[in-house]
Amino acid sequence: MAESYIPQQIESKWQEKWEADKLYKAVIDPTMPKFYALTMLPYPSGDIHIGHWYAMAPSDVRARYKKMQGYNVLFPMGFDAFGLPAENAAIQRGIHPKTWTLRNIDRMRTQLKSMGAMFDWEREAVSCLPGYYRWTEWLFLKFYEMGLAYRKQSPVDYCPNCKTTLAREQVVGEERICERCGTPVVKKDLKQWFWRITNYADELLDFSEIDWPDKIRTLQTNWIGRSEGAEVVFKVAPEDMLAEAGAPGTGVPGEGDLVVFTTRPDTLWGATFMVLAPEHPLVDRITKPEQRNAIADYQTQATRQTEIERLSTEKEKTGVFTGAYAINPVNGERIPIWVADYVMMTYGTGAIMAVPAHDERDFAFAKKFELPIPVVIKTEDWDGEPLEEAQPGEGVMINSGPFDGTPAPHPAVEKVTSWLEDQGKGKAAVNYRLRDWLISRQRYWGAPIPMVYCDKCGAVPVPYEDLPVLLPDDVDFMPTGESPLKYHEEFLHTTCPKCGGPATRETDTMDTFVCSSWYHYAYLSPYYKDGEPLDTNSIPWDPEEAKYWTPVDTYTGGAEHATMHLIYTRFFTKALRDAGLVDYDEPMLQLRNQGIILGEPRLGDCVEITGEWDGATFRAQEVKVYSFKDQADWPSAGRSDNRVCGEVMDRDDVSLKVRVKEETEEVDEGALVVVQIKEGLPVIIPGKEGVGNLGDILYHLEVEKMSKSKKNVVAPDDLVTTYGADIVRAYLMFGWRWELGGPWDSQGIEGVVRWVHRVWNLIQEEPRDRVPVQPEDEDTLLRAMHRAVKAVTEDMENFSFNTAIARLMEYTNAITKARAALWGTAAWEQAIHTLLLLMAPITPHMTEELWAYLGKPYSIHQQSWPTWDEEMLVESTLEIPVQINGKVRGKITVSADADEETIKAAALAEPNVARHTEGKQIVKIIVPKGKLVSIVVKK
RNA sequence: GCCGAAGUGGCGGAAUAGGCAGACGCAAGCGACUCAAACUCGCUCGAGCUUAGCUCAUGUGGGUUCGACUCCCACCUUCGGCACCA
Repeated sequence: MAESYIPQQIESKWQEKWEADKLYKAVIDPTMPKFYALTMLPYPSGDIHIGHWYAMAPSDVRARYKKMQGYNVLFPMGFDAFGLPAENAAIQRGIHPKTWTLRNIDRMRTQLKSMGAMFDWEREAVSCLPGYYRWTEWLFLKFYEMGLAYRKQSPVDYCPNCKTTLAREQVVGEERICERCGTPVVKKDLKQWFWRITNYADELLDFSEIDWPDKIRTLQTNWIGRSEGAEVVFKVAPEDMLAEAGAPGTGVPGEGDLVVFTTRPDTLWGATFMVLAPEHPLVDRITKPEQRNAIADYQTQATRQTEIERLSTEKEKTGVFTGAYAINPVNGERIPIWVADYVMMTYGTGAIMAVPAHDERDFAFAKKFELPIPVVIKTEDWDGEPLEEAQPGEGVMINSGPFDGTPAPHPAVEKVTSWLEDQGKGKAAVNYRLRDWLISRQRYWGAPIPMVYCDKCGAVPVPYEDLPVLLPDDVDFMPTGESPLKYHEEFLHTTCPKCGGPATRETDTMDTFVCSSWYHYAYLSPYYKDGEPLDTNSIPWDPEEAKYWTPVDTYTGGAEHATMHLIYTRFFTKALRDAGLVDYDEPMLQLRNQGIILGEPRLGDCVEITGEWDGATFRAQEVKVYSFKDQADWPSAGRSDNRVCGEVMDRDDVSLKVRVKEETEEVDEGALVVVQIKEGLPVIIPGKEGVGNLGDILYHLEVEKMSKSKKNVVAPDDLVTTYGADIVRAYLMFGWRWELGGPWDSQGIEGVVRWVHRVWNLIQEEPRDRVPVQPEDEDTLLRAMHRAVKAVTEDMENFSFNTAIARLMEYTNAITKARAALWGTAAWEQAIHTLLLLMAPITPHMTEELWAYLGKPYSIHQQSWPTWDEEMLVESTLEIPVQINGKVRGKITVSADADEETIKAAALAEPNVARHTEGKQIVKIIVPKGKLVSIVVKK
């Protein structure tokens, strides 16, 4: 009798042995091809949750599969350990962020180890340790040296709840709320550090060297938002330039020049007014005295509008005339200059030429303020009447001087652009939506920005040899909106590295995305050269390791990082390349995203309560509970003077929300009743002895993201205790399409449980009733084996994990069928060895145990991945369907090498086919090789 | 509004250089084993009908084709992203 399968015993046993044997230590071996597999590192929030498993377990499976295929695999793990939650814990609970973080990391490392992944823990890197963040600081200095870092005063998004600035991509939705806490952000004018990611905008649009999902490529492309067009110079009408306007305008080339960016220079002749953003520097200088007040009011209102929540969903155009005019450079017309908030200071030049006939926004504005709308592009269906709406489509240029008759937009745009260049009135230009990366955060728990401010010398970088700038431990965390470091005298005051005079340190720290932009390099040699002094020529990692392992071959993680981490890390590697630190353009060659596991939906229990009404609420005297599992036995829902009955939709300490109408009925106001339950009131659960309490009652759960407050969290630790890691790994692969994810299904896992147990018993238990071997048995089994090897290999390669498991289940079924006849034969041995090898990456412990049981050499994880023989897949006879006019009417069995005529004859002879062709004219017969027979008949 | 993805049994999902729709599982039903239950094993399982077979069926409506989940056109729904980007 076989040993029963007790995963709790075998899993820890093998995990200990693998660790002791350093089975997964990744060591450079120039004789082997390398494979750098990487999965996004977790934030140490406290517990590993099912989402981490869903992301990491299949990634581990694939790393193991690559290892068996003969690659030298590096599969590291670490922690993204700086960030707000640690600091919030400090504020709320008085725990130091470092203590909180390191404690969580210890806990999560242990939890991760229960997964049985092949992580090389000797390469673990934790971004909040000085050995790590001094290199983050070093990289800042490098970027500064390269001219990629700069500091400027600018309006930034600020979360009043987190008390820190946010990068643009951390502000979400139309309501512009903080991604982390949902608080509406406000604008603050602060001096901040930026990185010139825009230098790489064009290069970031090029995905030709990487195999990344279309979705991510599209998101990044849209985020960068490249648009081609022209910059055109409009002159302010000379009489409108004010005498006192002496100072040169910021970002404006010539005195009184208004530069606009347009994607449609071919519509220049239709520009009948101009619009400046309220913050545009020229506004104050050109506004006529009589318009001063109106403009000033409008500017104030516009500023406030970004600060208060934008309530209005309809965006009625607003604006104020400055009183001044500009000259349209192509036809010399005087056109009014307006100020309106539909023009953004942050895009293009903050000024536009308005062409109402061919731009929807300009059209709406012109309609509202009764400005002329001349047509300059004649579209096919234009009847010559005034336009009802803007016509941005294709057409032919009219009323456009020398260009009349030119097809627009092409080649009109190109022709007009080069004409403008010849005339010195404009030039071709490219604009991006992407803006420089704001990295300053007014927080303590982040990598310090290694800069010093001196009254004499200004901003001075901390010398490389003085790194790291260490975070002091004794900091007061009370949030003020400024970095806590600002109030730490010892940290704040320093001497200027240049002149030796008194100076202060930068007290802002870096966005944590900086740390995670280079962690895949940190894994190569964690905390490299810790303690040794640095200089400008240092390298943050062991160059030999980098040369062998990088770039990353396969990167897996969530698609939610598309416009943040995944764009920053590409930028980083391009900057590192320009710094001479790497010799390639892209950090990760292949990227795949997994989906999200949501909470499991579930009915609530049913309660039948007697009591009495008190206004709209019902006071309970007795509560009877019926389990959500036995819906058939529920008493019928409803409400009366002394009774309320229905499903529990929600619950708190003193009340239940009960749905008093049946599922099928329309839900209205009266469908939910709030029942007040006094503390200690007995709760009667039929079939259960004694009294329960309110906390025993389960309430209705919808499909939602898992969260502690919704109490729909699936804890991997519990699952491992119940089922073992192997089964959880396999189920996470089998239950959903990996890239989509979906709601958790606690019953679905049973299928995987049965499968794994079946394999376990299949190999260990000799069949009780043997049957004689039939001649074709061996072929059938081996054919199934070769099929499985092929299918599983292809599925692994394509991240199609659910079908890989399905194929393995199919193969297991085939072996089960062959068992009674073939047990103990050579073919049997081959079949079960192959099954174990194919399953080894998925269920590493259980296959290792069975491999040892069969007396095979340790370790199964050092064996080669099986290969298949195409010839073995071919069957000698085929069953193929016969269609008549596209409908299947029968099936025939023919030998695989039968010629077309034989197949046709067999098809026509099939009784049901013959019945359907009788008395009809056969038009033609199509025979795609080995697939089917298609007969076309006519009456 | 714009961009992108997805709609297949009661459920998760298979199948796309066009070729037997529903692989593999879950749930359900029936049966075997058992004193009994659980486990396990076997069978049934898209809907309908006048059931050796036939009709309908992959979000809806058209089209191409001997043949369409797959390709084309129009539309609907859901999800994700962007949102006055000139």
